[in-house]
Amino acid sequence: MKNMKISEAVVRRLPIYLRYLNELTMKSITTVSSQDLGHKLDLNPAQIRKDLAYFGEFGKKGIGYDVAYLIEKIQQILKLDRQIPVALVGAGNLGRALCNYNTYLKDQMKIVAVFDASPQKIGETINNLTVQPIEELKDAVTRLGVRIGIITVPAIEAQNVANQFIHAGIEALLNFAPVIIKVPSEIRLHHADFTTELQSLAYYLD
Amino acid sequence: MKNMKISEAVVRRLPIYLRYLNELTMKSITTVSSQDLGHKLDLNPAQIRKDLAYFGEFGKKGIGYDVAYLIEKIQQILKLDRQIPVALVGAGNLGRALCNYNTYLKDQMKIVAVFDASPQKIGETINNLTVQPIEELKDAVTRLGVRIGIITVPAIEAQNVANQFIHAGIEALLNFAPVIIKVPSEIRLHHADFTTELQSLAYYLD
DNA sequence: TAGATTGTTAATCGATTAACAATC
DNA sequence: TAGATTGTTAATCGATTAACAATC
Repeated sequence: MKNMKISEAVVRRLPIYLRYLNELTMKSITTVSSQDLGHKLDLNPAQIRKDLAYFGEFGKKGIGYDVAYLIEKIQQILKLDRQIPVALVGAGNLGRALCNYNTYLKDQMKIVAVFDASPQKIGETINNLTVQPIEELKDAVTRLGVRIGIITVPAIEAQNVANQFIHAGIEALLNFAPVIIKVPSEIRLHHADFTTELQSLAYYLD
Repeated sequence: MKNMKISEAVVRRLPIYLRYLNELTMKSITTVSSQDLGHKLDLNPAQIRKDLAYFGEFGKKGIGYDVAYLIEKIQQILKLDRQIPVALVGAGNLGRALCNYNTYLKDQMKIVAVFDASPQKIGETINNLTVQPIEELKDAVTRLGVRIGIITVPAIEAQNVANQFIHAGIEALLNFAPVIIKVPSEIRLHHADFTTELQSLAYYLD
């Protein structure tokens, strides 16, 4: 099953599995079946087995999956076995909120630098990080080996910040600004957009 | 094409169309083709035509779509032609950030009440809203006709807050806490989860 | 051994894309 | 009329689910 192209849907489920597996660890549960996982996560057990089988044979027939081993494997798949340095531009409320997620992200990912364009924000401290002027972005990205950029600036500035990230050599971007931005095809761009999320939710009201 | 079951994928694209159409309005562009839309949004034009055709015949053959008319129609489909009251629980950085999105949400949706459990937050003002004690949630939801609830509390409190929203008669929930929560099937639950988003992004790094 | 559960193939289901007649 | 573009059907593609042999 190796070397197949993995669909985005599969990749998006892996962190969900990871989250539940971590919950099981905290409850000292050491084994889990696709049945259990499916029931808890509202997914088809066959789908879960298939998702995992793309990457290897992690389970034991008749037994299920060893929780600790599966966590390790999924972390490897998602490249969360090393620490991935992340930088954030936009030290407003949202940016500040995300910086506080460092705890949830464990050691696997870490926001290592925060930037803002407005002079009065420079020097502020957020969760042990000092807000730096945006002019320092390229230097810091290179120096700290930042691979993922987070954009939490107002909509009108988002494209500009994206350009600066790209110029600095970023590999992937997570954009929170409610605006369409364009990046070269080699940059992976994800959107985390509160407004579109709310708007699609409205559709399901009676 | 009416009365078909519309897939979630379609519903999630509608707000994206809406966003670009609004951009066009600001540029005083009055007509757009599925070709234009597809190119700008990296979608197949046929898909866009099909998405829209589920809901009616909004275009003109040989011409394209009238921007203002299409905005109106998509807003109707998403139920954004009326104002939908939203309540938020969790007045931390994230909650505060989302309250400031009221501007982006226009008049179509509005955060009308904010709650928190911690006594020192009560009475604070965020973007013209006064933080209220969580005990008032049910009353306020009823009084203000709140239909959507936003959860921006720490992970351990999320399920509890969800339960209180449900007890208050909410129809849909948007959960930002990085934890799996369970709700009855008649409640529409969406996740807006920063940590899983970042983790799946990591997969695409080389 | 009997029961449980995986990994995988085959069947099904659904979503995307291509193609084109209708028509502005 | 000629060119453009829709709405829709048919074809394709891909993802989910069912089924089951293998095996712990």
